[in-house]
Amino acid sequence: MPHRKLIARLQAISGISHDDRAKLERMPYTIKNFAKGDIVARPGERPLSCCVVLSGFLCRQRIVASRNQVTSIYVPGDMPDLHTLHMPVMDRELCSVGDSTIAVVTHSCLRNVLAGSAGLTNAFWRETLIQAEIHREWVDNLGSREALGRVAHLLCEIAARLGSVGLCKEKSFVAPFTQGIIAQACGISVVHMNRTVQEMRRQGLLDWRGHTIELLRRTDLEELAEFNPAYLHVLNSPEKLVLL
Amino acid sequence: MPHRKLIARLQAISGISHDDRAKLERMPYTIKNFAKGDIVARPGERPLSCCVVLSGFLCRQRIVASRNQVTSIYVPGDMPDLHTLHMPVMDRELCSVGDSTIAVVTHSCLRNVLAGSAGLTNAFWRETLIQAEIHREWVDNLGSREALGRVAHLLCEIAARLGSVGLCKEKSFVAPFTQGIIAQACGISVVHMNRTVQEMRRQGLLDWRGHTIELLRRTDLEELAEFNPAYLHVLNSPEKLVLL
DNA sequence: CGCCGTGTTGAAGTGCATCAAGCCATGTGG
DNA sequence: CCACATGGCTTGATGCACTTCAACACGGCG
Repeated sequence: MPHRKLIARLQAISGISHDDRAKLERMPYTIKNFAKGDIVARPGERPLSCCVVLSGFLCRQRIVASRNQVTSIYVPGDMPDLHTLHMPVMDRELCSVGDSTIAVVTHSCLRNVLAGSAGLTNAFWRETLIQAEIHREWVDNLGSREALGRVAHLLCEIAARLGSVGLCKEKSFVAPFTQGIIAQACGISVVHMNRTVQEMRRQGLLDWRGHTIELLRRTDLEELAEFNPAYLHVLNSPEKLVLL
Repeated sequence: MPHRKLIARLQAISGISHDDRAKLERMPYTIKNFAKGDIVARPGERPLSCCVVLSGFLCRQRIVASRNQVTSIYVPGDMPDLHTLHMPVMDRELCSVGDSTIAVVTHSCLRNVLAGSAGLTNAFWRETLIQAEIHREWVDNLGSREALGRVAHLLCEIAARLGSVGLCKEKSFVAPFTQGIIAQACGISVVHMNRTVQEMRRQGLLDWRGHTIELLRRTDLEELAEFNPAYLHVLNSPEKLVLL
């Protein structure tokens, strides 16, 4: 199993043992590269492996009511299809947002390792629980906020998640997002997305040019978005000590 | 661990062994009753137990942008706070929709049993993955559909989930939902919810009087909602055989 | 009885979608 | 090197889905 970021995260989340860490590091994997728009997995497929995002971004998406809805965005260190270990069929399309690199680990190999370590099983289980927690935030976001707060919240979340793997210092990060993709994740049209971005610029909350996104006046932005990073700070939490 | 429905479901989902089944049945639990609106767990709490819904309905909710957003609805057989095993802090409020009964099992007891059975660990893990899958459907629903399709989809989902525990035959089920609660889950106002229900009645798709909800012309309804129960049919799927 | 929760209805306002067009940078082929 | 296509951003005009406010009807209940 590759990527120091994933291992570091599992460590932070669940405090895995030295032994387990070694097992992860010994896992065989293969690297795959994707270009913008490439499809990593299709709905209906039954993958025989899971992947870890090494660099770049993936998104999970599907056509709903003639609109492309993005249900998740995955950043380096994430395992977008970890659930296929237990639910064999891909529910939605997995797509590379810009260029990306992933590491692929076979199910059988993963199962072997997990069968031999309750600690790792729990660590991976927790990973999927954090994803569920993120989904609940998205439900709140789409159900209750209007465009400005919605976009602000999503950007805050992405910045926070990138921060925890060292890809966002302070307030700016690099990502190949288009306004269209963020619009599809926020459930609004591209046109209105554009107007919302302009409003955020006008208020001095955002600088987004090309592939660099900068969150300005971050506390104001987070207040506007009602963003509370607690749901992500299961990372680095002191709770890990009392867990098992 | 109580409730035949939960055990039957775990069995169907993951094909647990006779041994594991016995372990579940031997778990000690206590029963709690709640009335409409009672709060089962508060945000910020660190419960020392998990619960199983025995009868009635719970919902997970939170105030977002001055609106109460319902993020999940739990039916008999569900474990609304299973995630507290790994993520100690409740993120949102858990609330009884009508009258309800739950069984409470302590974390320590659950952990003991899970530590002794990889099969059960995987079965419970799968439960949380199904919840995540339901959350993704909600994201699609809130992000892409307008009111009519949204309400239709939610009602189809609830009927299907109730069906899998024998609480919905054919097309009608009993539930203490108000239009207001479904509105809060669908991210629309009560007024518009009411008009949407009337439109569904007008089209002969729905009969909802008091606590009895009847889905009429179900195939038309499911088509309108683009409802595909596959995401719930991990239940009773043949895939369980090739799983582990 | 009077109250309260739920459902229902109308009127007015708004956040957002949709359509349509134009802009700019980048890339590609003749 | 220009002609042209392409993808992303931007802008204006129009329409609609939905919200909000306000009022009323109905039944259950203390």
